[in-house]
Amino acid sequence: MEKMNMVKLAKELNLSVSTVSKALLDSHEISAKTKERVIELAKKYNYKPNKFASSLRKGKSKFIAVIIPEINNNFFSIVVDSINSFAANKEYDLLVYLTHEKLISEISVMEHLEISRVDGIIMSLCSQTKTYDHIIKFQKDTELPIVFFDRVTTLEDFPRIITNNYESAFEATMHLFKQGSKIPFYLYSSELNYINKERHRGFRDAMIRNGIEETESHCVQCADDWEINYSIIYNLLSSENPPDAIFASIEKLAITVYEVAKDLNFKIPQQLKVISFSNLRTAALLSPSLSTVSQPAFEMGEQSVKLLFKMIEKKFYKNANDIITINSKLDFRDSTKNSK
Amino acid sequence: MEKMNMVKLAKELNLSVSTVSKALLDSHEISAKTKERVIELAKKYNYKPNKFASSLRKGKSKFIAVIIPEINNNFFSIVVDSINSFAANKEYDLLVYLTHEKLISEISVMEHLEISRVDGIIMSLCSQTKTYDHIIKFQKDTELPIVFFDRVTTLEDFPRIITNNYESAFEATMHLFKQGSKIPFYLYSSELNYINKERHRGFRDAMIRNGIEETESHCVQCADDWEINYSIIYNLLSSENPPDAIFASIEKLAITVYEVAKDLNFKIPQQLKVISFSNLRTAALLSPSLSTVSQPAFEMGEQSVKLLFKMIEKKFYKNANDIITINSKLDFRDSTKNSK
DNA sequence: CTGAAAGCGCTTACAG
DNA sequence: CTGAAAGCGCTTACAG
Repeated sequence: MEKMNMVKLAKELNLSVSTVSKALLDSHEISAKTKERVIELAKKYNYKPNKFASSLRKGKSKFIAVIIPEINNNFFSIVVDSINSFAANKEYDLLVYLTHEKLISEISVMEHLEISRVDGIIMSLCSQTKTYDHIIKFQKDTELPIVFFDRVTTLEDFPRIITNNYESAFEATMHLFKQGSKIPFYLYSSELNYINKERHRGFRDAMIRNGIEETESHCVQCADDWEINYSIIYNLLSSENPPDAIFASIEKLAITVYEVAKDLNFKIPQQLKVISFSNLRTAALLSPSLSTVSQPAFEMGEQSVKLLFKMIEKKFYKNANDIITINSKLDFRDSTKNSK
Repeated sequence: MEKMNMVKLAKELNLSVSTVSKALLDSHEISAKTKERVIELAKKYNYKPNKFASSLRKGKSKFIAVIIPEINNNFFSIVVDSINSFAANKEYDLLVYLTHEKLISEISVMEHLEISRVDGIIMSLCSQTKTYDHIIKFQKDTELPIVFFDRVTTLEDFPRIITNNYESAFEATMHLFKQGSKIPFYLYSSELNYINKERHRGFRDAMIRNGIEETESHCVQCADDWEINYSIIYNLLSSENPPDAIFASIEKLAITVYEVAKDLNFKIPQQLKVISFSNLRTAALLSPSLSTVSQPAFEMGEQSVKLLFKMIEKKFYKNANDIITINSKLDFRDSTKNSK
């Protein structure tokens, strides 16, 4: 079928292009009769307006971008699901960019987005991101609204949706002590993130509360690579003084702990208690069922996208410095059962 | 900062807009010296071309759309990850649309895409889709390249990337018999899908091979809703003649089987063997570890996007009727252990 | 190697 | 209520 456009429609209707355009936009300037004629003919030819033309003209795209470290991860995929639902309601389309935890990808995505002309961005930083030059530059160049969630910046002027990392890390660690642990360890994947610092601080304060002042030797930095993590954890568990409990800052590490424990015939929870930040749907079905700190993924996505729309719609909201905290949920299961 | 565009650049350089445009596109028509001057000034002002203007002019968007039933699902999120990697390499952006297994959403997404002007589509049908009118209409209206994967149409003229559903369903069922099952049941979520039919057929043929001719009473249709599925499976397992083995066509159903079994104190695999199509990363860590038929998600994404690019780049490929089959992998674990 | 001009398909301020 | 005209910011066929 030959391509339709407004000029052809207008010609066939003996109307001006302006009138056709306004009719299709349901403008109050246009008479009901005319609207009807226009819409009917548009339907007949299955005419659809060209999005690029209107975006170019209006300077708005109705696209929003989501930049996340990975998608094959329960937390992030729930967030994307949630953002998608609310965006679809507002007739926004969702562009998804994955950084795979690489700063270099994050930078190149942001450079690319200066071209793509989205209306706004929802973002969670990759684990390598410790400085924010690329964010600041982007913001200066484009002045686009950006909302951060979970892995946020510490910069002012960027709204962020977070969870109560400090408190839940503190509670999780306290729980390990309560269940009989003497020497809990904290596993984390990257050093200087804002949220890692918060979780770290929660762990440390719970340690101190339980009389362990020297905490740093109980904190083990892991990597983004499964094999490296496996050997780090393997070495840790086969060392002379292995931990009797582990608090994992991310789900992946907890899973690797399970794998190593299985291979080493380490009994969870008898020899090793495990609790982890995790949104794993099958946490309760693992062997043993895994105690978790689960982040409110759906709500975080919802708040992010709602805030973004506020910023897109109201210019004055642009430099909002909102911080919205939604609490995580602790579920204690068999992996931290007191085995005395 | 004031917005830059080619007109301003051209003025400042005492060049024509055409020359600036060609220089930025690295056209061989333009001298090295001129290119250098243009690029330098563009950098100075941090000029980025307007994507909508060039898309409008060129009639190509460098966007591709992915339409899938859900994202919080290991199979689909791996596919998206894979598509994303290959698309990013080619500098295509990825629009993600979720249908949540609703035909009505699938239709509205496709209508919307007639406006969005993407260059191509990669798609997996929702479970409710049994007729293809909306696909045919879309194809007729837009003539856009579409590649289907996993949940494919049976229409000709649409290329599809699938896995060997019949064979792996047959093998999985044969395995249940081999492990001692007398009355295996097949659980599936929706009736008339192409892939469900194939899996169904594999199950049936394995039943017949084992002397069970009347197979339909061993096939239980489930729903898209967790609670409904829970009660269907609950009733099935508490009936007078419960199955001694279950072959689940999708991961969700297997997980629900685990949950019901736990609640009913049904021992897996002693009383009930379970095998399922699944890409669950933690299958080996479940209690008991779950036997799986895992689909080659990453490879399927890779083949889909590569084929799509072929179709986008070469017009004559448009009506390709390629069918690419990639084999699934069977992993037998404790959930189907012979317990004699 | 450079430039003038047309045009992609819309929307909107302005005029009537 | 309808229309003429300008313009969003590019690219490309054509001319020189």
